[in-house]
Amino acid sequence: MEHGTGPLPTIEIYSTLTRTKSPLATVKPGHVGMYLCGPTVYKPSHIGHMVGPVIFDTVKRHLVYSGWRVTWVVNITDVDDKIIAESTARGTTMAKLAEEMTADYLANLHALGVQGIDIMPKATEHIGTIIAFIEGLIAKGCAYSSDGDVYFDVTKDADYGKLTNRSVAAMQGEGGSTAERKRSSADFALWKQAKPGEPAWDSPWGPGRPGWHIECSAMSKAILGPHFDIHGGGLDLVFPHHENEIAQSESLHDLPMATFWMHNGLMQAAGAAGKVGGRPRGADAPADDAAAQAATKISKSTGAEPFKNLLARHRPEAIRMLLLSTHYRSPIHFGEEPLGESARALEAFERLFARYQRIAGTAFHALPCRTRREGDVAVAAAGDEVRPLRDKFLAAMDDDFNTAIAIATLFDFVRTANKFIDQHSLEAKKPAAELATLDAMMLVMRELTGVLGLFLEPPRPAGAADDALTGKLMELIIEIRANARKAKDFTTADLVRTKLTEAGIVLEDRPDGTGWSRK
RNA sequence: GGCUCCGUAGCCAAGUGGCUAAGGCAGCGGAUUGCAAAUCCGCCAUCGUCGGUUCGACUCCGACCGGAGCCUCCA
Repeated sequence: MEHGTGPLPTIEIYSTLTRTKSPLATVKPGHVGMYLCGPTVYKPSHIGHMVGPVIFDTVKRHLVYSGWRVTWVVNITDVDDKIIAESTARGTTMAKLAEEMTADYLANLHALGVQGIDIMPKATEHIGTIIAFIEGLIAKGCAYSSDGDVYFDVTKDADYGKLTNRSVAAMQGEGGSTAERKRSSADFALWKQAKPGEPAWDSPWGPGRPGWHIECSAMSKAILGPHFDIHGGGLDLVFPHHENEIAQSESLHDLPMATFWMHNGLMQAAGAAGKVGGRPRGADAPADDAAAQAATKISKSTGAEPFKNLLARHRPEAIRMLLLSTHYRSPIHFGEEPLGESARALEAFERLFARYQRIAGTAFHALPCRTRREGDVAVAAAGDEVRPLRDKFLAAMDDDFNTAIAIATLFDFVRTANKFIDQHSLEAKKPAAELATLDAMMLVMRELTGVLGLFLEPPRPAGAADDALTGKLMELIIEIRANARKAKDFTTADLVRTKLTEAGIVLEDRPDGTGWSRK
């Protein structure tokens, strides 16, 4: 209401808590507070760490585009047992390791076009906030200190387990050496006493460090308030992490922590079996193909490769495309095959953009990107075929951010634009009215791809030479071949094309001339 | 064992109690092309199995089979 011109559109969001979709209604009118659980920075990030950020970046883009103000927080867990262990193993400090791995994480996000994060709080910068939060819980009788540790008392939380439908009785708990310090095995640590030599902060319970779950409760409260709109993370965080966050925050505030709990599906290594150390296919295994399709979650423990390495082989845009081509709650089959397919899909779009540039002289990426969804006049200029596609795209995004359908409509859009160019022979003649329509179409395309965060950067244009010499040579070759074709010497013309193809260069004879690109 | 979820064409992947079950890749036929490439047009699924509810289910319920995630660190 206070933002934009018209009423805000209705956006349905699925919440893990209610297991249903309901319309987005915010705590503060017109303003969305969004918190995503970020990484524990002790190793280079892998593809799994990128899923949430890309999805929530897209969520934010769509919300902002639709008229909301959005504050998006992603935390960095920079104090943790694993960081301590890893830094010790490497002979460095926890702080240095965390800094290094945070830089790696940020560089990866940047490559994928994740631009919308507003605040990235670090646990170590909020120790005071965390301690105050714990003190509050102790004062309310929900937590107790025990020999330098502090634990949350799950028996004091009547609805503990509501996110994952678990009962305290059915819980196993951590066990191990801390078991005897806890009153009940399902209790979890808010504060951990430091062992000698470990990084530590002073607290009312002695030197120590925060437990894992408490930082999110404390920092989300400090930045977004005790009750905010969207809390996200991977499905693997639902229990125990988010369950415990809810327990902490709601016990302290007597308010819902977040209205919507959004969880993204996990990365699966596609067709892992049959290739790398999969299940042996012995006599007991059915000989048919279906049995070979085992997919397993990609995680740190399975030794997923650093994302940086992946970027050396694949365009980030192809990765983003792949992540968005499946509904965010579904698992994503990840691997070289799907990535290659995604890259080819991307090229279909880019061929249209190049075609448009040849016709109109305007680079797609130079087009202004409309950032607000009201724009009926401009959209109408794109013609009667485009409007319903745009409506379908927006309806899909409004329905729990269905990027899979959104992308499908983008493919329809590509076909519509290509057909328009074909039908009016825009490459041969350039009638002003049709050119204006094409411009309007591409503006809509620019607008919608912007919502998904795709095609933010210009691709290397087809026919771009690595160096000036290659460019000159290609020009020469194409000219000589053109003369041969003119003289009906197709043997020579085809020989040139065949040899170039073998060398990895594709020629295209178009109505307006011959173009080349690398395969 | 407990708690979630999934099983749609050769592959990937949306979706709905009843109009023609999106889209992509691959394939096939056609237009276009000197031939290609690119582009366009057309073709290609009855929705894991078996029951039940319903006037009607792929969509709801149950059982079964198969797969995944969580219950321990994990985005």
